[in-house]
Amino acid sequence: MTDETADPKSIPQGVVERLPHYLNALLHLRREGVQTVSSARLSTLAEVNAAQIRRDLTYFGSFGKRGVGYDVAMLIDRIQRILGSDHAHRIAILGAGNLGSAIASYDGLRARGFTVAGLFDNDPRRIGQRVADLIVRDVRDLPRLVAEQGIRFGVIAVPPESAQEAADRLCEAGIRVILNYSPAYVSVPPDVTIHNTDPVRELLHTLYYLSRTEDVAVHS
Amino acid sequence: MTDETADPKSIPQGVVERLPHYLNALLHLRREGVQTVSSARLSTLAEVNAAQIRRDLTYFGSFGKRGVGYDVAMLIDRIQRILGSDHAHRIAILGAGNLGSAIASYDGLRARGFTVAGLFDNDPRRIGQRVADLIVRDVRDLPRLVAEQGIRFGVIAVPPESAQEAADRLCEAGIRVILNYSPAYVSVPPDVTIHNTDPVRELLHTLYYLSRTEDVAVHS
DNA sequence: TAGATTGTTAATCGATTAACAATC
DNA sequence: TAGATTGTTAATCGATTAACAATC
Repeated sequence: MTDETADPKSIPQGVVERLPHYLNALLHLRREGVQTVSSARLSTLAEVNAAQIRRDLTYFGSFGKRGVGYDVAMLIDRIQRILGSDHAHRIAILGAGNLGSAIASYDGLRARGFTVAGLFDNDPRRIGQRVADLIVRDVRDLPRLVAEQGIRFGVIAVPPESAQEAADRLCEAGIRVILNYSPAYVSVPPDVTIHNTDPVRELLHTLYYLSRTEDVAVHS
Repeated sequence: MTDETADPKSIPQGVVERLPHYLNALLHLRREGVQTVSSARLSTLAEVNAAQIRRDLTYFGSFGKRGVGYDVAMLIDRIQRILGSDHAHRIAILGAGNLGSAIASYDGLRARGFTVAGLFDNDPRRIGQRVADLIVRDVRDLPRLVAEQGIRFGVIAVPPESAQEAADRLCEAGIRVILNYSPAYVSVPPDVTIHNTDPVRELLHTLYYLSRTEDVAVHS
């Protein structure tokens, strides 16, 4: 029963980053009706070395049967528990533009244990509008909702020039973890965790490989 | 002049992943009017060890002045050249829903050397609609546009159930690199590079840290 | 029992960092 | 010259992988 109590400091970041990939692959397998999977099969789906998958899992316990493999449903359950996505986490999204709306209406959220507790904006033209099955709320209601529902998770999906203001609002409201989708630098108090994502940073990284591929194409 | 001709195989992936962060920080500094920056200063902005920044840059050449630091404008230029973002790369986006629209109307794209050559959809209700300064096109026009403009870069921003079809269309049209924003597994011919991103995978990763933080909060 | 596949060790590989001589 | 900061080496650290005994 000490499975999930491993010292977080001792878990390599790479492991934590790969777990969602395993989960993705396992959910896919379950939809296909697969009940048991070997690390080799999982390896091709998740594009991770089979030995590494087994190694990664041992950080949290031993979930497989030698000679048989892993029970898909059981492993899904374990990984979800490790990631904390087994019980619904309520999130607040700031910004009801295209990006915020895309995140709010994304089916995969619910499938992975997230609930959008509120989608907020400060533009009167957007407040009251319907996005997926949500009504856009006034950002001034944020503190109340966070307090009432004990929301700890916030997403910044506003234009870069408003990102710091959005972060301030989230922190004041009592949010514990912020995922920032804007490219702006924002600062938060030390007790708040912030992760920055930028959809285009990803493109730039990919671009590097593109330009190398092109070189090869030109020379061949 | 052999600066950017390093064997791509010899560049650690981590280096390529950090370059866009440096670029982000440098663009920020340039906006602030800063002309020279030390690796120490860059270190705090990009949240990367100063020694590592210097190390990373030496893979491509030596761009700094001892005792002085790096010229901001020059380093921006160098990194852009390394990443291949110094000349406009045209991209085609499949899917004009919220996610596709968010990407298409994202200012940061232009700032980093990307041009959205076309935003495509197969829904007649969306075709012809305006998104940012673009008109949504019929996906059947994709092959023609790709051929005419020599587009090599495609983005999948469609619902997961249509992702494979979108990938097939992009490959047939002659796209070389695909960035897949849907959570679906798609397969492509070996000569096409595909990168998978999923905005929620990022959330899951963050969630792991959240649940640890909560533990601490509970115990303290 | 024979075949399969895990859990785990030990070896390899690569990335990070501290330290400092070079040099602006 | 003195101070600062790079470029680069060498040491450390950590992650990946192959291999195989354990065992289903």
